[in-house]
Amino acid sequence: MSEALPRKPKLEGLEQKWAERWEADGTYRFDRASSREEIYSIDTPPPTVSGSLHVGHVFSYTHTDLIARFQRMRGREVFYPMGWDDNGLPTERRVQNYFNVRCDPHAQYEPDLEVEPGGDGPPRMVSRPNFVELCLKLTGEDEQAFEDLWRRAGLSVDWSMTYTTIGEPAQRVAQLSFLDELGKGLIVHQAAPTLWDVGFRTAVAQAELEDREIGGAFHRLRFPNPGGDDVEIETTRPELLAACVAMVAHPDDDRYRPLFGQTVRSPVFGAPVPVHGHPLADPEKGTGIAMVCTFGDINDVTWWRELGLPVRPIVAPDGTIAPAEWGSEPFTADDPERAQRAYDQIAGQRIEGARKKMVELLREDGTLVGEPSPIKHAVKFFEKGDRPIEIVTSRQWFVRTMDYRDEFIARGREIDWHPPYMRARFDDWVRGLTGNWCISRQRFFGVPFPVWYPLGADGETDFESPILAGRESLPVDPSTDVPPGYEAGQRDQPGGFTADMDVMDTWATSSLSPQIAGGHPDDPDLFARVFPMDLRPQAHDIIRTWLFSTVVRSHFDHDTAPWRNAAISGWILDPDRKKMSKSKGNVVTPMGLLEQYGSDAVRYWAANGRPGADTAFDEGQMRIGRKLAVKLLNASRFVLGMPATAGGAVTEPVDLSLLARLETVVAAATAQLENYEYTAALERVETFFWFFCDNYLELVKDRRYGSRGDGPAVSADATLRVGLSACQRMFAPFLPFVAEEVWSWWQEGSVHRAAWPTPEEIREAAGPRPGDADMLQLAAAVLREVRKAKSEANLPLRTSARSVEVAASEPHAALIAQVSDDLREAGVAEELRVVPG
RNA sequence: GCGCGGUUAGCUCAGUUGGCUAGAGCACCUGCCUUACAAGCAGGGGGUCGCUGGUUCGAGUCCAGCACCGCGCACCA
Repeated sequence: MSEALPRKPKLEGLEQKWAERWEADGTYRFDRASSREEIYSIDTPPPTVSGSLHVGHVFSYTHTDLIARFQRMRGREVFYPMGWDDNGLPTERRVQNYFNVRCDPHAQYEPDLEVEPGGDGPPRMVSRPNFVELCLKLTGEDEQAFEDLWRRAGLSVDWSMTYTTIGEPAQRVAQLSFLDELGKGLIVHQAAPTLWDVGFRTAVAQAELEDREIGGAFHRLRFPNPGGDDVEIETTRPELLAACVAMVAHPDDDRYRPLFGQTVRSPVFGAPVPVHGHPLADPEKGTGIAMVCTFGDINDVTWWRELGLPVRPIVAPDGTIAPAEWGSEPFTADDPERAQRAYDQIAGQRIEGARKKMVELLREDGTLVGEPSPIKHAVKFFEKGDRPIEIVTSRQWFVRTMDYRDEFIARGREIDWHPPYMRARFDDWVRGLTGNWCISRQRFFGVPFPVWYPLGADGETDFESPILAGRESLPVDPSTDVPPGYEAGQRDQPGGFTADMDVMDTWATSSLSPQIAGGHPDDPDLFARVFPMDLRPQAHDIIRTWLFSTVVRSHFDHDTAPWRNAAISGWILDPDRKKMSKSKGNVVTPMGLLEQYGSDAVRYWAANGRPGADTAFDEGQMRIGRKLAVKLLNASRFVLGMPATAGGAVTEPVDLSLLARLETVVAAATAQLENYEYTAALERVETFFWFFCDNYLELVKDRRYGSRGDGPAVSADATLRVGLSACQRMFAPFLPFVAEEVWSWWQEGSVHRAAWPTPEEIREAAGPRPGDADMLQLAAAVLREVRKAKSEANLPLRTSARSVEVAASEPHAALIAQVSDDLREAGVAEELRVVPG
């Protein structure tokens, strides 16, 4: 039975009431028995569980939910899981701060370790298993808070399918994919110059870099040339002078061409430095000739590789200047002792200190030309780091993306992008890749590589013959599991084995979210029904990371694009049009907004952000959304408050006119939602609904009360109910709580499982004689004029006018005449005449 | 430097293949306790559609150039 009609309906309490009911009834439960054609599958972004969700999350996740709810009402079985991205650096950093601990991978596991939050003093060192336990503990708490928020916001997720990126299934998928790609030669293990964050002491990927403007200075250095003129270069990084292995100028640069093939000396150290020509050198920059250091930036790597230069590394993984021994390769110098004395003064220092010292040494040496001139320049940072990126040679796992860029771009063209122009960002990124995708991180809370290495009799690690875990044993943790063919006691012993201690980058796991969510590889039946997925919703700032990497893995592992559609949401901006900052986002908590305005109202605001468009945070829109929700309550109560005239036929021309208009609204809103234009659809429905309330409803009110007998009353009532039903259903994706409430007053079952209205359905209610959509427009115009006259006379609208005369053209007059009784009653006129004119 | 998006009312934004007097909401002003809703309803004022030129019977819409804002990519000796 439907519920009793409340006397004074309210929004308060609807969220809790219906969230509980939906959970109890399994309203959003995914029915896996459905066929692939019936299923609509969503590759939900697993939010990073490292603190709290902010308003922007509610914004973009609502967009996805709008689509999910629409598709569900269209009859699709919606596969809509939630995932939590709990592995990775953000969690580690949060755990470090929250518990004041650091991970020592060589420490012993303490089974009953209790760590309290907070605590002053130096961080406590804990073993990797203990550290992971703390990560799991904290993310577990966060995940519960996130779920509560999502339920409150009305996401129609099937919570029984929730996954985490550190969970066992995710680890299995990630390790399996790794082994597959390794087997196909798509993943390689290489010692190579790698982007390196000295703060976190880990390799990072190109996709995780960002530019930041910082202060620096140009230093002009003179390189003595025993065989000719000295050479001057400009550099912002004089502390790398000891790592200088060459100089390069453009091959066509006449100023430097005579030097090619000569060897100059580095100042202070007196190291021989050959001069080369290379087209990457820009005659316009600095003095037109550059020093090549191993390694100052990506250009250095290119020159080093293409010119076959030696590596003279001086930056240690922790960002200090490493010790070096001059007089032995590759640290050669004319006077090794002098070089060593100079070097010892910078060794052990951090970059910044070494730079200062180096300038002093250069000044004493007389090879600093003029004074350093301060500049502001953009420098690459790891996006989560706080010191500039260094390039450090280390052994890492790489996915060979460089050789397949054209194929990725082709995959991108198989996807429908919403909005379409977002594909250009994907193309730009793929074309601009400069190196393979480094997926190994020297961190702890992540998916380990399922790899060990044999140790030679001398204890040396044999990286060339990795021992791989068997597929059936996955997931494995090589730091605790023993490789096939070995005993536990052989760990780290000569002739034994050692574990690969790295973990995968978080994107290496989340790039497999469709596979993880879809149950691959353990549940091939489910996977076949949901993959490739219908929709990937996500924000535009992670096109280069999450979107790109998912395309890569799907292409390599399944030879397909991972989804048919990618819906890219914009950002939330402050009212002053700046990107909403973390601090502000924390002041305005999502839960606070949901409580203050109601979830439907916040969703209404979110729905006004079109795909791809950055949207201002606007509480005014939430107030409007709330107003709309209240209106839906009241209008529903009014229409349903009168006894139903069961099976009544729509007979009055003006009623048919309303249905004619409704039919076009349904058709348009449906088409727009099918095309992911939810904002336009909402506006369409909303406009109709206000027209329905302010004009149609007012027009037929008296007739519905029976002013002209039963037949006309029945026609009005039937029309009101058809219109209300359609509006309630079309609002359901946007305002799920209030829509469900008003639906429950007179219908069986959830509105969210009700059929989306169709033009055919409306036409059927109208019967054999279609209405004229213009008629109601004209009637509304007349009504407006009457109201205006009364308003300008400062009269109450219910004041009775003696006579109203409407002048209209012939065809219009005929239409208006058919509404004249309703108009007379609604306009409160004793007489209404329509005259041609 | 290459590319993408934007510029319409005080604010936030619609405006489809070129076509009636350029729209909505908010804000503002005026009026109305009207039996669904005063957290409501009705009415009103408000725009040189960024600039310049072009195509056209007709341009917010199409073309060219420019300016400014935002973003992506690259460069950053």
